[in-house]
Amino acid sequence: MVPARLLDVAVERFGESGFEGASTREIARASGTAMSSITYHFGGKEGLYLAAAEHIAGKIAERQAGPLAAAQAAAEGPRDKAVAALVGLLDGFAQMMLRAESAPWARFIMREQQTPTEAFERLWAKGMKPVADTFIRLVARARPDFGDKEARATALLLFGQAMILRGGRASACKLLEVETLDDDTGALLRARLRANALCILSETQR
Amino acid sequence: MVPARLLDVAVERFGESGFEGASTREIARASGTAMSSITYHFGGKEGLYLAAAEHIAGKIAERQAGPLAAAQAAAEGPRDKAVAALVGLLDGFAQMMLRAESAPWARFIMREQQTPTEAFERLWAKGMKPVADTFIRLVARARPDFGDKEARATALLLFGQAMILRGGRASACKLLEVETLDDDTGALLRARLRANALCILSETQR
DNA sequence: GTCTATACTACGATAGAC
DNA sequence: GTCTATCGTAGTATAGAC
Repeated sequence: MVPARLLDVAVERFGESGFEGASTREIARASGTAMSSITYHFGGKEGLYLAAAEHIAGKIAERQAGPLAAAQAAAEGPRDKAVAALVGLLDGFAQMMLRAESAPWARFIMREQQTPTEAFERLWAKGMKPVADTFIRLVARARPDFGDKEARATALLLFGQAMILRGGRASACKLLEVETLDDDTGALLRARLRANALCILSETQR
Repeated sequence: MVPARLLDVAVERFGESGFEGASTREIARASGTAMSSITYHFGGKEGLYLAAAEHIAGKIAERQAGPLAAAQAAAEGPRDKAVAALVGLLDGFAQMMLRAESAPWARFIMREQQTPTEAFERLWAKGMKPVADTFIRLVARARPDFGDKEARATALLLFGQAMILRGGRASACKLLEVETLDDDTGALLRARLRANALCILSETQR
């Protein structure tokens, strides 16, 4: 049996210090197991890294399954329902980015974005692609005047607004003149994000 | 004299592998100097890291000085001029995020966002704050119906749309179904970003 | 000021006891 | 399966030649 804590600690340490910076010794110690168990279960540091990526992807897939199914249904319905579903999905994503629990695995993903490895392929395929596909479909439904590329670009930019809440956390705090993104500030940000999304998606067709 | 290449290489290596992951040996070797020159000039690895952060901040400040002065003037003028200036500034920022040259220092900053250290303080104060302040002032001018917090939140979310072009590069490529963000794709993204910003900033006041 | 040489610590991997 | 012990390598820092 793989020690339960090993993967959680691995995600945290790899996210914090990067692949080269994290040490299997410390991960093992913090997991309450021997370093050689990493070799045994994962074949080495690289194997552990990949397993950590899949661990994250699994958690995301698990958590998004419900909201995603509901949103997907809305992509077939009327336009305003699709807009509402998209705004709700984005808001949920923003909420996740605001929660402290997202920090460890978000750090991991952010690193992979900068210099993608095989780990990103697994993160994408298992955790991120399902969300992205639904997102794109909803944008396409909300803005039938858009071509495929434009819908994809818009989905990305909408994502960006939520992602900066985690990936640009330090700047966000400075910009908003707060020490941490507390609940009040988070609510304000989410309200603005919803308004922005609504505005972008409902723009009168020219 | 500090070897000219040392700081550039340091930014690249620290950005690529993080503080713990990067090695002073390799930085020194790639800079064509001895490892001990790092100790001499910067007191050690940590000193080099801080110097690299200030190096980045200086480059940003230098590059943004011109556009910023022009945009600042617009913040005093009529509302539609402020909107145009803001959209232009954001587009320039997006263009920078799209260019390959931004990768090394953007990686460095992204890392600092996740787990800020003293280096982030210097990055912010010298490089990022001037841009952010101008941005906020322009948003406030464009949307006089906003309170201060709302203007700041909106500025952040606008930033997010540009930042994801670099900070979420891997996802962007997957989502847009391209190998790299070439000029055509970049132009499409910038066009959508401008449209989104225009829509958010010009929304009819209720 | 810039180099070489070296001291010391921590790394990942592996072998082998249990 | 999980542990301890150990190997070889690479890390930062420092002392001292020039």
